[in-house]
Amino acid sequence: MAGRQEQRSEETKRSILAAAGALFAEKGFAAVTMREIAKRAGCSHTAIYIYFTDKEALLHQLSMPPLLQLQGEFRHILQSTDNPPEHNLQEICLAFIRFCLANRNMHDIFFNVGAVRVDEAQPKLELNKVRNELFGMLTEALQACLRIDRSDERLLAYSRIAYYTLYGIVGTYTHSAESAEALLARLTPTFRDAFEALLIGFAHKIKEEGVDEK
Amino acid sequence: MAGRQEQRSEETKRSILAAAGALFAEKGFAAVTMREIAKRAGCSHTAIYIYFTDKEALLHQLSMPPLLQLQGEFRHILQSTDNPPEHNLQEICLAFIRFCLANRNMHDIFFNVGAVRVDEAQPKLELNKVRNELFGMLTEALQACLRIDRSDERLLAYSRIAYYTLYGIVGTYTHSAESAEALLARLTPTFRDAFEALLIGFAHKIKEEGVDEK
Amino acid sequence: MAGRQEQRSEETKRSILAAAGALFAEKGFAAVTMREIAKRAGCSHTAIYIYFTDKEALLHQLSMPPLLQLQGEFRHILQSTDNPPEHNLQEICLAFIRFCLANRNMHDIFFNVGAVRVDEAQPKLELNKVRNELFGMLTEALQACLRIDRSDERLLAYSRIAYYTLYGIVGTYTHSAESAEALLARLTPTFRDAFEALLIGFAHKIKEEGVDEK
Amino acid sequence: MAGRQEQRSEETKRSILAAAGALFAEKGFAAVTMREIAKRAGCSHTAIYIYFTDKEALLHQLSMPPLLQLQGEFRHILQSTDNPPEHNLQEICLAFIRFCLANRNMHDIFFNVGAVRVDEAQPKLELNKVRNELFGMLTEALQACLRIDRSDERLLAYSRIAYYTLYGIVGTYTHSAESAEALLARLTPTFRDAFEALLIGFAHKIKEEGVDEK
DNA sequence: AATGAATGAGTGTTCATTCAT
DNA sequence: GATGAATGAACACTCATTCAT
Repeated sequence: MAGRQEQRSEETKRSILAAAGALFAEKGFAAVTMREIAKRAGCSHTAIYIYFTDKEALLHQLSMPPLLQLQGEFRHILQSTDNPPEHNLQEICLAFIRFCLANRNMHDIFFNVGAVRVDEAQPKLELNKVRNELFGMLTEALQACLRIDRSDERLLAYSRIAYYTLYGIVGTYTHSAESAEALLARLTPTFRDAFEALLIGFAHKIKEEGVDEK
Repeated sequence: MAGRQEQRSEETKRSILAAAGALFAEKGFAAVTMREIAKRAGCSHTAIYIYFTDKEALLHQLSMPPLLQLQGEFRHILQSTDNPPEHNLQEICLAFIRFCLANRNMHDIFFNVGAVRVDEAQPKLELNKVRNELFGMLTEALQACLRIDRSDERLLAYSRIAYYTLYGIVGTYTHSAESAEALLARLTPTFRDAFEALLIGFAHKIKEEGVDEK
Repeated sequence: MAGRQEQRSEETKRSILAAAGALFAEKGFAAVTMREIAKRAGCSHTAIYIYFTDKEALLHQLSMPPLLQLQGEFRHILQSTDNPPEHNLQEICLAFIRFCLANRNMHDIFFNVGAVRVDEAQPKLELNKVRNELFGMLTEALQACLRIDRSDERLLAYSRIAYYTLYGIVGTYTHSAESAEALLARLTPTFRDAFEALLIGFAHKIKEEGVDEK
Repeated sequence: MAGRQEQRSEETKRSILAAAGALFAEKGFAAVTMREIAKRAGCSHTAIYIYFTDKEALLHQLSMPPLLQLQGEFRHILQSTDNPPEHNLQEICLAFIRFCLANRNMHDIFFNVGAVRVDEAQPKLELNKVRNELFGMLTEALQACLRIDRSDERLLAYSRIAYYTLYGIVGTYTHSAESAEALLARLTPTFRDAFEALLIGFAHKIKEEGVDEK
């Protein structure tokens, strides 16, 4: 089975996706034209419509896999028991930042919900699901550090805060002209400082307040 | 003597600004067309050009005043000596959040510098100027809390971190369906926690590391 | 009579015409906007429509006077008996060139009949009348040199030839970036050569062929 | 095997060129809109952009080939040694006139350099190159008649004069309603007279003045 | 007489998309 | 399965012109 034609077809589809992904990341969704994608993919622009109904379809098909990959990275870090939990939290945060800066404007797709049409609920839901799962894993890593109960509402609040900081870092540098590498080389210490300070502050507040009495 | 014509003219201008503001907030600067603005403002698209030289002029007139107002609020808080510096920092951060959530997605205009073309320096410069001043005032408030030298490079790093958190908070809820009031009522404690934790963490790290020896 | 208002009105009309004339000459008819004319004339752009139905009406009212002035110059030269007829011919030709180069793009109006709408016969006729009269005066000057009968058909042919050369000179330099003065300073000897050579050639051919026997 | 589609494509391109050529000739380059061209060509205005990158590209493709053909004719005449040089000069001049009258108002494109924007150098340069080459060939033909040195500055002046006359003839009749054939039939003797007279005059002046002593 | 406000038609150009082949 | 040809809608922006005042 898997006839030769089928194979070639699959290949074309992949090259289109690859081209679109690279271009979206380089210039942002709106600034990329179908003809550009086709040229980079090595096919005619009409061929794209054989595999994808829409320019937006490309975007959708393109946004899930990276998110899932990031999820995999998170899982891998979480499962490691070689290091103290504080180290794992740092690694998760840095993985997230690294990932978003590498995939640049793909950031808009992950987070600017407004960019994706509101009227189509399904893809948004799927995105939100992964998003929430990522958030859940961040919470998990934080819980391992703070050693408070999963139901302690401070865990949610502190996770949110960590999330804000991540979102802020990524948002600040997503549109920067500097390369991901340059940014990371320059600012990684600051990013580490951020989460270290947060962790110290969270721990301090918990010690002071005592066990959640709720 | 206000002149009925003058009055009508002023009204038209205002309705154009209002329409543009609402649309920019809803869909982002680039995605809004002049004709759309005109339709919502109840005039022809050419009428816009009577009052504003450019689409970018609209953006500019729309984004500067609120930014300047925010700057005024910051200044007012900073000058107050009735409260401990930690309180002032919290107030500045909350003022910023409140403000951004009230002016909602104008957020894109303030922070997504990438939206404004890179090749035209002027409007970007002016926006950036105010942006930098706001950041400077945040740094000032932070310095008052941490009592470290203005040239201590940790001050810059920690200011950045605070900025990330602010940006992240605003970004997270900018596209939310909840009203500014509802969000603030629900999350203000978390926002306070965030900056309190950061401050504790920063202070702890400074005490531990000692005076900047650089 | 001649009420004060009437006077002011006349003045405004004149300033509009002056402004339009200057601008048409500087930039060409199409490249000039009504608002530009109004600004230079010191009135609102709507005021222009009080005196002139159209942008084209401006053009029409503007093109006759200079032509008539040129006609006056021609007449003056022709009436002079202080100089040999060859000198007068040269003067007429140079006056024509000087005039066209000074009024630059007004040239399009005089000669590019196609520029002026074909459907309005009247103004074209008027223009053509003056045009023909100018040509008649050129013929007269030539006749004085060649001393052939007015009905000798060679006179018509030779006049045409002189006209071609004039038209060619003017056309060649009308769109040049050089100023009228610079062009005249640089090329007047060549222009003189042209008409001198033509005159010599004409005279030679007439002597050779003898009196027109037709 | 020509491919029916290919054929149709070629046809569309030709019809666009034809329409553009006719319209440019009728109204001048600037006054013609892409939509007008499309309507006359029987296609959508966007189809033009499939075949031509620009409005200027149309102008260019339209004006170069005829100019090059004319250049070929000139070369052919110049190379002939069967006739006296005076005959060759006449032939060149008449070829030029015939050609311009046949290609009618394309005249504006060849000579009204000002019509093409000054800021874009490339197309102007190429046109000017051919233009200058044509002028060079005219000079060559004239040199053969006058037997003066190539560096004699009178050669340049007299070439210019011949060029003016050509330009004037073409300009005078370009907008005429008469057909090229009718005009040529009626006026060829006059045109010949013109260049004969010029040649006589030039030769006379050279004999009189002697060899260029500069 | 004169004006500021306002408009509709139009400019070249781009793009996602469709269709016949 | 894949393509070149073709299109309609849209873009920001300009202009001559009209109208209420």
